[in-house]
Amino acid sequence: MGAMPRGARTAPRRAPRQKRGEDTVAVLLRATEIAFTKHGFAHATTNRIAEIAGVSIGTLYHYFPTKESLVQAIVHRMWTEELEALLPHAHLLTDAPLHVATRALAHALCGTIAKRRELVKRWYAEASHLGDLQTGLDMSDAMARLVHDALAARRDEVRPRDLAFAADLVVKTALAVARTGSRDYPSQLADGTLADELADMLTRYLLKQPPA
Amino acid sequence: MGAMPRGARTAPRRAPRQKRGEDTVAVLLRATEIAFTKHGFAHATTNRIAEIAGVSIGTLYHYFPTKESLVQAIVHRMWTEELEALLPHAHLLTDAPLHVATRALAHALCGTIAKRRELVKRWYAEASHLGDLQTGLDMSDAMARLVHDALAARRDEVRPRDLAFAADLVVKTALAVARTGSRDYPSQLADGTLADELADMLTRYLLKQPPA
Amino acid sequence: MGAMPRGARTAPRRAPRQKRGEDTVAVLLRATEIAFTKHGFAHATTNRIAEIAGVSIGTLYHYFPTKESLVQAIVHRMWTEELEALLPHAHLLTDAPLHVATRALAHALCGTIAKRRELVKRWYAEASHLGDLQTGLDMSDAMARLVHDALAARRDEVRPRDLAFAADLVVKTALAVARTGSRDYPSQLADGTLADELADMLTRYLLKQPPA
Amino acid sequence: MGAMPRGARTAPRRAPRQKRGEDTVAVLLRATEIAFTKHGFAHATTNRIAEIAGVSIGTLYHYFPTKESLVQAIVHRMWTEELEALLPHAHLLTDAPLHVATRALAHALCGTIAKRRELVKRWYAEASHLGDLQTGLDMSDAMARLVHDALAARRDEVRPRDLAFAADLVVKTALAVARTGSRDYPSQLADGTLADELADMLTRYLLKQPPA
DNA sequence: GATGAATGAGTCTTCATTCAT
DNA sequence: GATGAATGAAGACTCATTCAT
Repeated sequence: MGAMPRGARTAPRRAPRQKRGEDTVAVLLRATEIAFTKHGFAHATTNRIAEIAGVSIGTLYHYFPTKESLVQAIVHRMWTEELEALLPHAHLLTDAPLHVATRALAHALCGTIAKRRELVKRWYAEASHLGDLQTGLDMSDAMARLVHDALAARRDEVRPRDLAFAADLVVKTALAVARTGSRDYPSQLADGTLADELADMLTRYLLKQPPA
Repeated sequence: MGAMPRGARTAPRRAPRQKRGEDTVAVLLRATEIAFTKHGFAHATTNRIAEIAGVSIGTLYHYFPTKESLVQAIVHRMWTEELEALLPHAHLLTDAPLHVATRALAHALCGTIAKRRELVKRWYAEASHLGDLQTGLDMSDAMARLVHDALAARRDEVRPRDLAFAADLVVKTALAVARTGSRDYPSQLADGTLADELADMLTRYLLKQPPA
Repeated sequence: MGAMPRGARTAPRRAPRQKRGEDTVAVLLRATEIAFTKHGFAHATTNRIAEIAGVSIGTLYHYFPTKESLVQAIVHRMWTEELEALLPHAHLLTDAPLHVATRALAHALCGTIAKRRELVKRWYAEASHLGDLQTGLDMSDAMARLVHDALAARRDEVRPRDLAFAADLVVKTALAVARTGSRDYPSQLADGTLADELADMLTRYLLKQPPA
Repeated sequence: MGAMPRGARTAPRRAPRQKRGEDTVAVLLRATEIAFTKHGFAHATTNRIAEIAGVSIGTLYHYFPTKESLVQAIVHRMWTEELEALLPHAHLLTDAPLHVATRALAHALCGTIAKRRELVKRWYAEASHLGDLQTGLDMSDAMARLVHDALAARRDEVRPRDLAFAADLVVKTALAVARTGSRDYPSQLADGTLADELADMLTRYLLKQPPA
């Protein structure tokens, strides 16, 4: 990423209050995604992004103090979208059989990723170290905690001994497989096949007795 | 990766014939790994690599025509080592129960990755798009073919319908989980716990009746 | 010229719209001429040019995408100046006796070249293959066409059979002699002696009966 | 020419006495011509030349201390060949009418240049400043002196007043036109047309009364 | 005499970032 | 708030030349 951040500053320079400003931020984020998708993370220059956004490079830096902060923003948004796609189905972890919940969650996850397939593919292959690692872990942890609670509540039917580790591994595996799928299984990601297989895999890993 | 390859040239510039030359190549590859591990893929410069190797930048370019070719070489070596770690156990896919074979292979895979944990972590997070993609797919395919043969030979005990897809998914998942583990589960990667869990997951995904 | 153009890009990167930009372009071209005159084409580096121009290397590349494009620009300007020096006298080819026209044109040509003698000398000796060859040929052709028309209109007094070839040869010879003169006859180039001799030579080559 | 000579050394490092050594020198010169013809002066590297010659780079530097000395050698040879082609006809300057002598010399000159057309073209366009300038001037002067003597002996039929300048100009023009022809008139250079026109031009420039 | 691996100063070029207008 | 010309540190790569074997 060339001469990127020396000194870390990654918090957006300002929370834009004007409508105009908010538009600009949105436009810049969209432009960043386009540039990254099209040119790859290494070749998406801030000038290119500003050009795509239709604003000057000065304006870009008015809202985002560094290139890193721009990356953070879109990665954060990607993660947030993943989490937001999962949360509506989280209640199934307690309200439905585990295999039903797992299937629903796998489909939700694969669905969001499919929507931004090219971006995810780029990010996962070229820049999965970018984006605030802590935020990523926090979100992963949040999901893992939900899963852990579900497993604890069903201790009898659950096979693995270490529930915390199993919960974490299941979440991380789901993310890894779905993201890998953005490169290796584009069609199965889109048509739900991958989600089905992923759900099978995780369910059978978790349960003593697989569902019929 | 800055001003990297415009054209293509990634084949090593020459097959060194002298002993001295071979040493230099080895030293350069080692230095590349060190630089990548220490500074990350984006900040490992050719000058830095040459310096670590204790040779001049000219010598580096005598053996590797581009920075890309250097990357290719170490990634290729990484992949080769993974494959070579697995192959000695491949016969188990036909000679032993599937869960035994899976466990052995999972341990072998995690073992190699653990040996170069920091490098794998860097590569997977920052540069998994580098290295000859085709070579990577070829190696993955080679493993998937072995798995597929094993599944076909045991069709009765195997659960998934699409054996080819299942074989491919199992291999890709194993790679993804083990590599992800280089960042998220360093200790479990080293002590075999991750391999055990991974083996459980894959075995239960593949078999109708999980082993006792 | 070291690691010069791999690809092609030689069109100026942008048509500067601001006054400031235009100034910078002019300053850069001037600096390029100075550097080439002073250090020779092979040793005039882009950094040296930027330094002479008093701008940063980044600014240089903001206006000229490659070193080649900078060379193209000054060579093109040199050629354009030559053509523009000749055109005001072109009408003599029809309005005056041929020896008068030839003399006027020879003086005009030698005059422009004398004005940039050092640069022309360097260019002709070290880099006459640089600059868009086609443009050079086009300009030469344009002049040759004018000469050819004049010869055709005076067919009776003209000696050579192949008018087209004669016209082309006369133009090319004039250019070659005048440019060679920038090295071998600096004083005669400046004082008009060379132009006189050149005119004599061409006139007597062209006419059946030399003027009195 | 990149990092060429800092401190001038251009005399061949040794006058090879062995037959083997002489062969090597000849082979190196031939290889240099090939490399320059094929890749141009700027991209003909010493390593490339050594490779073409089939000797090691060390051997090349054993016979020629710098790249410059190699260039000097082939340019010197080129010039020598030109002079040697002209000398056998020099006696015509006194023994035959001037237009006959001029014609014979023009053909001889164009003939030699045609034989190494590609090399001359490259040299004239890219490197006519290379080769020992003094040697070049000496040779040109030698010819000019012969011409001057002839003109002095025929003072009555000769038109220009300044015989010394005329003689020099005639020689320089002949060289310039013939060399320019290597690029612009390849076919006319080969078939003698250019030599004929050149002879006409010079003869008519020199004589009061052109021949019938 | 010959070899060729090694050297390293020197080039072109990129791109995140600043700041005067 | 916006603009975009300007900055310059940094990086990939070349090639004439040396010297230990």
